[in-house]
Amino acid sequence: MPSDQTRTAILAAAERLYADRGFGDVTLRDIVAEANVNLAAVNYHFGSKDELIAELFVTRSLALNKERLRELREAEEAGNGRADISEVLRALVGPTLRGCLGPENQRSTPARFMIRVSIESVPAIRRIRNREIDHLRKFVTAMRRSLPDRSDVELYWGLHFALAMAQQTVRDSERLAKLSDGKCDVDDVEGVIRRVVDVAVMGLNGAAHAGKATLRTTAIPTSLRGA
Amino acid sequence: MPSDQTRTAILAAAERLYADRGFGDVTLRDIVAEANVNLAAVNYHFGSKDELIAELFVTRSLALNKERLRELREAEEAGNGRADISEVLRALVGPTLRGCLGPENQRSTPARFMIRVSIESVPAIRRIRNREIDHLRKFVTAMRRSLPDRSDVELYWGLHFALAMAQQTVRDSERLAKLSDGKCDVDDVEGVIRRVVDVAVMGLNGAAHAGKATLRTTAIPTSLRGA
DNA sequence: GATAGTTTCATACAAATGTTTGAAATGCAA
DNA sequence: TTGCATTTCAAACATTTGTATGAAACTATC
Repeated sequence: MPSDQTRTAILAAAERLYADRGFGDVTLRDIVAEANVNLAAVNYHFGSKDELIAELFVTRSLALNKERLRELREAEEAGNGRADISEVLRALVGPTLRGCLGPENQRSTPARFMIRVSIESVPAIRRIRNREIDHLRKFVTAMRRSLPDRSDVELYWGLHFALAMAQQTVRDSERLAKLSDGKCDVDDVEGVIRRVVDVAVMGLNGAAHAGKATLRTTAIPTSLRGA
Repeated sequence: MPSDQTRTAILAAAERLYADRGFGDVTLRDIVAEANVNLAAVNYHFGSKDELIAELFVTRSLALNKERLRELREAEEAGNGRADISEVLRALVGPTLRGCLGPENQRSTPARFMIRVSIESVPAIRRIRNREIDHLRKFVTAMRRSLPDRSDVELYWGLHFALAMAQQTVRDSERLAKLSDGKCDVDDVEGVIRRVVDVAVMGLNGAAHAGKATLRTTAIPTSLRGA
């Protein structure tokens, strides 16, 4: 029975370094130095650098998705199979935000790693990301149960926008804090979750009676036209 | 007077290659081959690879910001100095979305380059991004004119969410299309702009009477806790 | 305690990368 | 044309990178 010491040490060291310095400038030699193992150990245990990164990401993704589904089921059971739409969206964006926001100095390594993933996106990870769609479908189904009279298109857009707000907040919390001179408290995680969910729900509700929107057509901006 | 042929050729080739293949695997040798110039030309004209990337990004950013401000001023002048909030937000997200969405095969090189920027984010670009804050402040000011009774915090969040939805739609339009099986028409650019603006405005309006939100506290998910 | 399988290690490899160099070519003014 | 500055070019440089190798160390089974 292999003790897996080395394997585990590599994973931990890699996650820490990637979280701290990004994928761009962390080499295998950095990782093995941090893990106190031999250079060849990475290729021996993982096959290649990309497979190491992939394993890190898959592990964290599965855990995140699992937690999302746990909260979703919890909400649906509490509502006898039909959760409030805000509960569904909360299960979707809550785990991400709870994990990745909050005071910077008390963020866990996995959290910082996932923030890095959402900022940098390396090919090895992008390939895996596409599998996320099946997971999201489960939330569309749940949303349909919550809002049975809403069209699928509106549900898709609602989910997309909710995820968008959550993701961008994770990515750019620092910029928002600076822009607002600290007035937007991104460390108040539950407050942020509430905001994201509320706006998304308003979007879903407002979409029920569409058509009143101001329609105005403009040309493609010169800034992005030519070439 | 330098003809700038070489300089220009390098810029064009680099933008095209980065747009097509991302920052990760485009080397200086790829660029000079595409531009039909000598390898040393890049360092001679730009100093380094990073400065080349920076110049590309700065150029496109300035153009984008300029277009945003043009549309903002146009809207404010039409409203005698006080534009509708939806017009302000439309000036903010419109140029980005109009440039980067639409049928894939007719996207311009600068558009595809900016999409790439929003997906990959290399250090050379991240450094510059921070200067964007001053630009965004102008939109906060305009939003304040539109909604004088709204608190600054709400305005910041509104701007942040509007940008978030626009950015993520640019980044993940493909995923949304796949998830919705084509039912969400991301090629209908004006339709997307309307959706983004509408949801953001609803968020701003709904925030006027806050406090009714469902508050529920949950622990940090196990998936992101330890380490 | 010999043997077979696993893991570790130092080291080498091969390729790719951004950058530099110094000479050749070019353009331009006097 | 001469002279000077700018630009181009081929070649080399100096690292850095992920990966491969083969022997040594270790582990567990018989």
